[in-house]
Amino acid sequence: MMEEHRHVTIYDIAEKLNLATSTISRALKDHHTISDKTIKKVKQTAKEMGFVPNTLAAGLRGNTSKTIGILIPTITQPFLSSLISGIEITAQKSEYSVIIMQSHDSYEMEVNLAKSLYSNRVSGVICSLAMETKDTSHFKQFSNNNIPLVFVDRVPRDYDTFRVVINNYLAGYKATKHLIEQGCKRIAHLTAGSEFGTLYNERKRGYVDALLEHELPIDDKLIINLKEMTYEDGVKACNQLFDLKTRPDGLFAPGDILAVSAVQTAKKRGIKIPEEFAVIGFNDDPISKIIEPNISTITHPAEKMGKAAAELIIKNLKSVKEEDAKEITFLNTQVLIRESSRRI
Amino acid sequence: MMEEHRHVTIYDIAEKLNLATSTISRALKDHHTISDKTIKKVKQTAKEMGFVPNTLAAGLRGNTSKTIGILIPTITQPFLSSLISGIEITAQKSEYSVIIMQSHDSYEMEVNLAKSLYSNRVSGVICSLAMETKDTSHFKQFSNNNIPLVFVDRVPRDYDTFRVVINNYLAGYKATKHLIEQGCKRIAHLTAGSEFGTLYNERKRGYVDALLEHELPIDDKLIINLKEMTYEDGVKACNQLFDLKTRPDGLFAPGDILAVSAVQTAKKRGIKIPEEFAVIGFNDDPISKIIEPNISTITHPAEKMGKAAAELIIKNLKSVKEEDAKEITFLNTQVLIRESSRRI
DNA sequence: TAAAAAAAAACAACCGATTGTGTAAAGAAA
DNA sequence: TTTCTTTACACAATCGGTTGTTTTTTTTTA
Repeated sequence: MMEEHRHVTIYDIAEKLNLATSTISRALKDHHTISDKTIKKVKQTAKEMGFVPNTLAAGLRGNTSKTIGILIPTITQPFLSSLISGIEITAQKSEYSVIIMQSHDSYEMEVNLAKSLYSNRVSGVICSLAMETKDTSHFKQFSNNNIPLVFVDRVPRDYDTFRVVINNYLAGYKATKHLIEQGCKRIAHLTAGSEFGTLYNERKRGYVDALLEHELPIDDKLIINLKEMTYEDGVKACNQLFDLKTRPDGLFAPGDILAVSAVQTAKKRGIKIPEEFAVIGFNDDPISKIIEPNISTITHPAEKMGKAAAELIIKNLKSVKEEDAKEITFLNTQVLIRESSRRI
Repeated sequence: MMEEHRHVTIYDIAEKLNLATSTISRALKDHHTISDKTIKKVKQTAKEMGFVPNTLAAGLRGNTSKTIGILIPTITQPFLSSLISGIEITAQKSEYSVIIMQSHDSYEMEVNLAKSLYSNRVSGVICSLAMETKDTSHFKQFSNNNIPLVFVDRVPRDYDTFRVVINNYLAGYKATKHLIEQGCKRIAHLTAGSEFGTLYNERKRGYVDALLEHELPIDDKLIINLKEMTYEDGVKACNQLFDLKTRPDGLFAPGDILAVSAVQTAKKRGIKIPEEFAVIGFNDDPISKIIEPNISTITHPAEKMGKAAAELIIKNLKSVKEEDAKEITFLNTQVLIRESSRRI
């Protein structure tokens, strides 16, 4: 019955117009060796026949696919979905496609998915590392083959390639300093992991240095290491803090979800925010400005970071061979002061 | 200096082992005409040489790319990012990749991106329509070429293809009925658009029918048509509702963001929830269980829908030619009763 | 031992666009 | 008019797997 439609190719156009496929190919991209008359004719016919170029063929021939691979822990976190959005919007403008893969914070998956991206011959990779990942040798296949690689946010500290990050140390410092300025004396902090150079560790360093600079003591009981950055773990940690003999009067939470859990736990216990307990979060997730009280936070420019990362890839493709350009892009963060920490 | 690495191909393996490329190709996929000894040898060598198959080449030859194209308004909405997540997880299990494109609710972009997906020779497309889209002829290129097409959530009402949806009518009915059971007599509703068959219209139909069934009057002043489903528009609409001579005592909001705006607007005016004003939302967004009071809502099984859609594509590829199977998959929704509507 | 059957691997075309090189036709210069 | 340039297009190889067909090798059977 219904015939199998075959895709229209440049061969079909060539046959119809009695031209060579090379001419068709060149005409479609306004090559200067093709006359205007022919170009017009070819484009017209291509449209009529419903020709759509086969990206795979072009990619195979040119050994690149105008595709950016994204490898991230998960896409459902607001920060990461905004990051993707920024990448996708930027890519779209330059006619790049975007392939997404979730590692779910598993090292093993990350290794497999990296191979899969390579298999797809993506023209660049943007990655935010899985929590589990210590060793990054599975990314060598990209560097070795001149495929630009950009790490974003959760970046390796020993890998010499493009990185797009915020200054987590400075952000932690600014957040803590803000609380100090609001009169807090015993500021708690939630963190995760302990290796030097990681994102949470940097924020913690900023926190510590802000305290030191203002001659406030560093109290280990006020620094809690979380297994996971979840609402539930946040509640647990906050209860632990509130059970202390001398309660903290402030908290720098390195994520808005944690800040929310702190605010709600405090409210449940009748602890007044911000008078008795000032809170500042991180990321400026949508929820932070909806919850009551609104939560002060540090902006985390997700879309901008995505845009920057995508631009690095697109630019880097045009000027290959610049071995020098393995730079780090730092984007700015801001302290957003809202109700949860405004005391003065 | 540093040599250009060339990708390792089956030709390289063939040369090294003195075998034909066809043998390599078959050995790598355990073809029965290749001896176990050879298979073992080939796989071993492939691994040693760091061979990674070129998906583009295979895709070009086989005219398919083991890739699922996703075309949605935006990825930053919780519902949609969960949907993508569901698709990606399912795709990954069958070794499919996922290409994502955002239409930003623009018809024009949707048309272009559809062409781009076709150009990538995706093996299937999952789409949630742009708000603006009325005409869906730009999807014919997929149907015409036997590329499975699945619409999710925001589906066209006149297009004969796979659809994965919830029963919006029933969900609207259940939500409204719940409010009625809690003793509400004047239930307001926010909606959008007006064409028959759309998602919001179906929910409204359910709302209306629930009222009718319980012999409550339909009051046009309690039904507000929004331009956009945003927090700001929600606040505006709620203020309008609260300014009425006789205030509504309940609200069915077809989205949690709107429900949040209602709850907060009511609180600001000193209207007690749920005693004076009961609210039920839609989607079970993360925020609905964090805000105070918690918001009752209708579950919207995003991940499951993604999984179902992806499975339709993967299955359909295996059994092509089943022209009959243009079915609609309905997933269940549940009423989650929380503080914002629990009166009894 | 020769012929038949089965197993294993080689051959070669193919997917569709791209691009370096070659060649005819048209126009310019001699 | 002849030769030299341009201009416009054709030819053909190429990217890297895949697969139908054929050939060679091995094993089985008569």
